[in-house]
Amino acid sequence: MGVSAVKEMYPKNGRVILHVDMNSFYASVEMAYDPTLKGKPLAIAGNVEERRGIIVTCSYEARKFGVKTTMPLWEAKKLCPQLIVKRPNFDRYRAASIGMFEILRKYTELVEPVSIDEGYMDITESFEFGSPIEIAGSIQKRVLEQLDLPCSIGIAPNKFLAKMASDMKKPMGITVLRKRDIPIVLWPLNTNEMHGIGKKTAEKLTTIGIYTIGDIAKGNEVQLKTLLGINGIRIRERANGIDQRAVDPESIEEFKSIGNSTTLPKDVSNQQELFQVLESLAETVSIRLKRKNVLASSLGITIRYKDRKTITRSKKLSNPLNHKDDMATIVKQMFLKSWNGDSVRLLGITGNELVDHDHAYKQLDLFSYEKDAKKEPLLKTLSNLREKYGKNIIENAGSHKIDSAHNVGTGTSFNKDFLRNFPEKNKEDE
DNA sequence: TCTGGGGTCCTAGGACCC
DNA sequence: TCTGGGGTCCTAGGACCC
Repeated sequence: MGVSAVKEMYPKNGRVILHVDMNSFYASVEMAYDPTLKGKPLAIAGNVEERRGIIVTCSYEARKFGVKTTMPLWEAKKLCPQLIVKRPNFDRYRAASIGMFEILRKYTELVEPVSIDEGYMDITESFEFGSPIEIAGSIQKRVLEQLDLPCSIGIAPNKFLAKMASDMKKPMGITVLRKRDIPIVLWPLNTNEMHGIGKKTAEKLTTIGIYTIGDIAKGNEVQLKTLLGINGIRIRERANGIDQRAVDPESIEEFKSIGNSTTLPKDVSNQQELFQVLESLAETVSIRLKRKNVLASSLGITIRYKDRKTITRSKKLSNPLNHKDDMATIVKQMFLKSWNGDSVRLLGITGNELVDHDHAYKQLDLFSYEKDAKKEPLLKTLSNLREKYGKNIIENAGSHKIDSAHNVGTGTSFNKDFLRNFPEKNKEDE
């Protein structure tokens, strides 16, 4: 199809968005790596040797037995005794993911990775590669031929519809979802099949007589807002096919928090043992913060007790930090303040409100110190500055929030960063 | 033998300020 | 003596997603 013909098919102001979603990604990568696994029920599970193991991903053959993601390993084995179980190998998945996104960027720079195995593309201007369906077909073929991996692709005028579309045919599907298809294709679906609606929200919606996406689309705005807040308005718009969010290639670089948590092999109530865990978590978080050249202005801890009751505590810091010892000292204090003495199942630490290390101090030097030093020569020493600004001197310096890839990404490569959603248990990676 | 680890976004109440 | 209204910051918890 010629460029002009393709252009005519799509209105001037309309966008063409693709959502590319890899099918049972980890399992498929293992099969590509070891083809003898193909056609067999395969599951990737964490903590295989321990009681906490859950299914992270499984092959379609395993799904036929009822094996599902997040299912405890023992339950999956009961359903499918011949299940082949492998531990995750994140280096392989990263490599495959990098290869996948490289292929997507052959068609446009407007590629937004959402996680290790899915991303959005804005191909509105990518006429030279053919029609949207031709582009999707070409992507799917290349990913299969070059990486031996299956994917499903949704084609739609916005992100939400593209995401819903990619979910409709698996594996290896290509689905077009136009605005005019919405009443027939989208509206009959149950609310919990909508991206952004989980179990709780679906339950809430039933209390006002809403069961399908169509019910949401036609629902009363005031009622939805009262029930779900701003999200009520949003899901109603989406259900009507409205979603203005742009495809943003840089969003993956904008870190808001960096954390590490661990479910302990057994429940622990010994304070020294728990302190050791906190120290090790602090070390991991410290390494990751430093790798991104950022400081945390706020620290959070998570404690999950034996009965799974979970509490979180967070503390704003007067001095942003990323050193493991400072972090460990603070989180231990926070832990002692909140811990009720019961057996602990999980501990976690998170660094929040990240600020760029260089920028934080540059701002202090240029805007606070030098300016004041010129105007008022007496304000030359830090103690004088402190007198003037109080303890806020560092807070002010560090208050610049990270807002673009430009000041976050220095020294880090894309292929490491976009995998942030996934556990990095293997220390050699650090 | 129950249920991981990485995140994002939103809400709500209290403190505090003007 | 009884009393505002707006705004921001901080904290805790919850819902959701991959």
